[in-house]
Amino acid sequence: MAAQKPGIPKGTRDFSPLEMAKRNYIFNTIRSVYALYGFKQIETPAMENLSTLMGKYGEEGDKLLFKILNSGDFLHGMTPDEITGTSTLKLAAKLCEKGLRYDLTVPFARYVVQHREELNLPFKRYQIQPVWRADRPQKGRYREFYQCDADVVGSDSLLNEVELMQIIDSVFQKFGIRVCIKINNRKVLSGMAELIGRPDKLTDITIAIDKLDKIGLDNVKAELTANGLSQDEITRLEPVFAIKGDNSNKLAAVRELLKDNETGLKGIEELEFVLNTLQTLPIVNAIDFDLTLARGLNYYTGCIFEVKALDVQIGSITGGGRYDNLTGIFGMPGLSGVGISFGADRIFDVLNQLELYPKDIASAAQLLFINFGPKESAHCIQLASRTRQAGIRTEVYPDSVKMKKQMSYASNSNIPFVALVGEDEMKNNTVSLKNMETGEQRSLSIEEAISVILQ
RNA sequence: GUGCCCGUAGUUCAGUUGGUUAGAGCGUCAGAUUGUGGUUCUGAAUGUCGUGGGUUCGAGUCCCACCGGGCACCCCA
Repeated sequence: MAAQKPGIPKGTRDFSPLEMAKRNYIFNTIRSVYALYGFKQIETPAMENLSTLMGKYGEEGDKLLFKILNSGDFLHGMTPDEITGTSTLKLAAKLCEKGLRYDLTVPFARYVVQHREELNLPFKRYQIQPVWRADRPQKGRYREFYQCDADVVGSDSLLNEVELMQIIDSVFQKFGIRVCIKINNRKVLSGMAELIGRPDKLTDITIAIDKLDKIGLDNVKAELTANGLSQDEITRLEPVFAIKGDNSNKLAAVRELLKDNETGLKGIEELEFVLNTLQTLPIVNAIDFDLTLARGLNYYTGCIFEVKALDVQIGSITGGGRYDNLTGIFGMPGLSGVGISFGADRIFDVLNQLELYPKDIASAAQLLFINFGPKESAHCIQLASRTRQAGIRTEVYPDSVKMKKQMSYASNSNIPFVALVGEDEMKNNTVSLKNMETGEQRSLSIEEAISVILQ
C-alpha cells in the first residue's frame, strides 16, 4: 500500500510548541483581564443542534455552517425520490441534526436559557474556544479559529458597555498593540433608515455605508441604487456622509439630523452616556464614534464596537455589541445581553508581524541534565527531583548519546542552563553547571546550582 | 458563490526559444573535536518536478482535465 500523504483540511492549522507558547500568552492575557472584571469561564460543546444555529447569522451565515452527518444508517426509510428529488440544502437538513458552532454568542444564549434556574443574574461569563466557518480561507481568515468572548446577560445598564470598552483598551495596552476602537449604535442606524422611510432596507443600507472608506461615496450610492433605493431616498441619506469632526461634534450633528426620530435619539443618548463616562476614565487608545460602523451579525440592537489595529493591515481584531433579545428565540424573552469577542488568531498575526512577544516566551525548561550513562542518569534523576521541587523546570536527557547531540538539544530548545554530572562530580557530590548564554561553567553543590538558576 | 495567481529536496527558491545524468541557500546527518552547544571548516544524504492524459524524436518547461495551495470580491474574527 502506498504511503499516505499527510495533510490537514483547508483553512486549518497545526500549532508548533513555539506557536502554542505565543498563543497561550494571548489567551492568558485576555483571561486575566476578564477575571479582573469578575467574568467567570464556561465551555460549551464543539457541536450544537443545527436548529440552535440555523437562522441566527442571516442567510449567508447558514451557508457557512459546518454540518455533521448523522451517524448510523441515516438513509433508512427514505425513498429514492426523497434523496434525489429535493435540493441539497433540504436533504442536508434531513441528514444532519448537528453542526459545528459558528460563534460563541449563540451557544451562550442557548446555555443561559437552558440553565436559567442555576444562574445568578446578571451573569458575566467568558469563553475561549474554537469556532468553525465553512468560508473560503484567505489572509487573516481561517476555517477553524479561536474566539475569546465576554458577555453580560440580564442587565440593561450601559455601565456594562463602558466596562467592556475598558477591557478592550486594557487588553491591547497589555499586548502593546495600538488600536482604534470604533463605536456606533444600531438604533442610530435604524433611525436613519426610518428617516428616509425605508426601515425595511436597514441591512442593505448599513452594509453599503460600512464600505464608505473602502470604496468611496459614489460606489456606495451605486450599491444603494442596486439594492432598490430611489434617487430621492439616497439624496436624503447624504447629509449623514458629510458628518465629520470629533466625537461630540459628530454626536451633535447626528442629533440634529435625527431630532424627530425617537429610535435614533435613544441611540444618541446611549452613545453619549458611554462616551462621556469613558472620558472620566484612564483610557489609552482612541475611541471613535463611527457612523459608518455597521457589523454584519443581525442580532445586534444597541451599541456596537469594532477594533482595528493601527500598525497592521488586517480586518477587525475584536468586535461586539448589545443584543436585546437573543434568548427570546429559545423561549426566554426580555433578557438583554452585551458582549465582546477578541479574534485570537488575528491578534496572533498582528503580534507576529510587530514582534511584540515577551523575550522569554520560547524557553520551556530551564535546566537540562546531560546523560552520561545508566549510573549517572540514576543519580541525575534524583537531583532533578530536587531542582523541580525548587520550582525549576528541569529535563534529564533520556538517552546516553554523544554529548554534542545533548548540548545541541539544549541549545536548540533555548534551555539556559546545562548540568554535567559524571563520575568525578558524583564522587565529589557536585554538579558542573554551564550557563549556555555566556559559556561559563562552574563546579557547584546542588543547592548552589539551584540558587544560581533562580537568580 | 464569483474572479485571478501558483504547485520543483524537510524548507525557501533557481532551472535559458522544449535538448544529455534537475541545481543552490537554509536545515538534517557524519567528521575535524572519545566531557561541551551556539561560530568556523570538510564531506554526505535527500526528488513519482502535485496527479493523470495529450502534443513532440525529446516535456520540469507547451496544451487539457483533476487535485492541492494562495490572494481578492462577497461576507466576516
